[in-house]
Amino acid sequence: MRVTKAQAQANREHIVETASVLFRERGFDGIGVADLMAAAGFTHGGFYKHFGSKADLMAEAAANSLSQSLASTGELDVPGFFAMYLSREHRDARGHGCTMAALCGDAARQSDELKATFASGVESTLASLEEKLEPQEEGARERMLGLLAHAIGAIMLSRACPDDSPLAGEILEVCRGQILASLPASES
Amino acid sequence: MRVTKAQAQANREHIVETASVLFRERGFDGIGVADLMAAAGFTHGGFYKHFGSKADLMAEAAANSLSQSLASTGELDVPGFFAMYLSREHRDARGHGCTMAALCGDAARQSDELKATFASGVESTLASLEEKLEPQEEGARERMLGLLAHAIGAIMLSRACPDDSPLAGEILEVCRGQILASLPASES
DNA sequence: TGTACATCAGTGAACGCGCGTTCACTGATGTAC
DNA sequence: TGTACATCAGTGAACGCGCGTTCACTGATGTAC
Repeated sequence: MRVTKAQAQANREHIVETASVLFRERGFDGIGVADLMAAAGFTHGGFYKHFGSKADLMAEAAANSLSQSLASTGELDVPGFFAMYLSREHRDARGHGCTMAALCGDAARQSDELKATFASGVESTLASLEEKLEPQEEGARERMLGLLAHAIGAIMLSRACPDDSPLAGEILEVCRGQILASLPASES
Repeated sequence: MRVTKAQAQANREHIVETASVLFRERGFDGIGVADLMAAAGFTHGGFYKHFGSKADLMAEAAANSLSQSLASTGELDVPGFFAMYLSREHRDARGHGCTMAALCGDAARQSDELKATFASGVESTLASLEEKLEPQEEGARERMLGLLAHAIGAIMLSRACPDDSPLAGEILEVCRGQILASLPASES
């Protein structure tokens, strides 16, 4: 059952896309090659026609979702970005949310290659946040790095608390308030 | 080869202790029952004489290490605590460091029971930090919650970057500086 | 205190299962003439 | 443009392996008398 080159490429991209969602939802060890291929609509045997190993796909899926979420926040200003980031919707949408928040615990135990992909994602995010700051300020990078760490810590802590527990909500709201208070009001 | 009741209790505690280190180092899925028992100096068969399941041990080991790290920071004041927390030594000592930072990514995917254990650990840490603040201030809990999220995010991001990469160091130093700057100077 | 028996912490083989990976095969696509 | 053959994306069975868990067994500890 050979398939057009274009179709094969599209299938490959669809697998990467599916993987990037499932890895974020369940972690790198939480979803296997067979289940992943099935979720993408294929049988597992074809996996190695596209990827050298599961680890290769992990790196590619992480790179994909790191750059993709960046693109999808292009129109937001800095306060808008953090308000969205620290929303319940984002916290509850692990599979479609920030890769750093979803996978940085897992990434810490992976190869330096995967970690390097991760670090590029952090750099890109920082660069994008700096660009959003209209009058370029002194120490913008440091400031954005601090807010990013704060926001990621808040989301991860909130997700580690029981669903709908008071503490999970409190963490999100308190940190959102603190971060937004440290920024000029959004003119949206 | 039966063993004294006291010895059996000591062995059980030793297993929990060993597990709490290995889970923090490798994640809940990163170490198996057999390897864990071997690391504690036993064969795997005896595991179920002490614990109902691996998940039970996960909860017990997490509870153990959450309360233990708290006890070991009893003498530090708030700036001292965060200076230690955001040190390279703490970042590199995953197995003997903060359980929240080591396992909150994993905890987010576990049962609500495990998450509840985690949330108690967060509450205890907050309470302990509030106590350290000498003149009880208004909004102390919110302030400490924010700093804790910031610090945890910083450690986790730093660990997800390649070892000894500039970014890994920068995250730690920038966030340490920000957190300490927001606190009265330590009189140590 | 001494004896006889029950208990049970720890051992190591075995279980079923799901994992990542390999492989022979299929048949439509791509290519050479 | 049409024909003949090579390529290779996708299939599904099979591989070895490590996992969590079970179990019959051992022999020192604990207990009853």
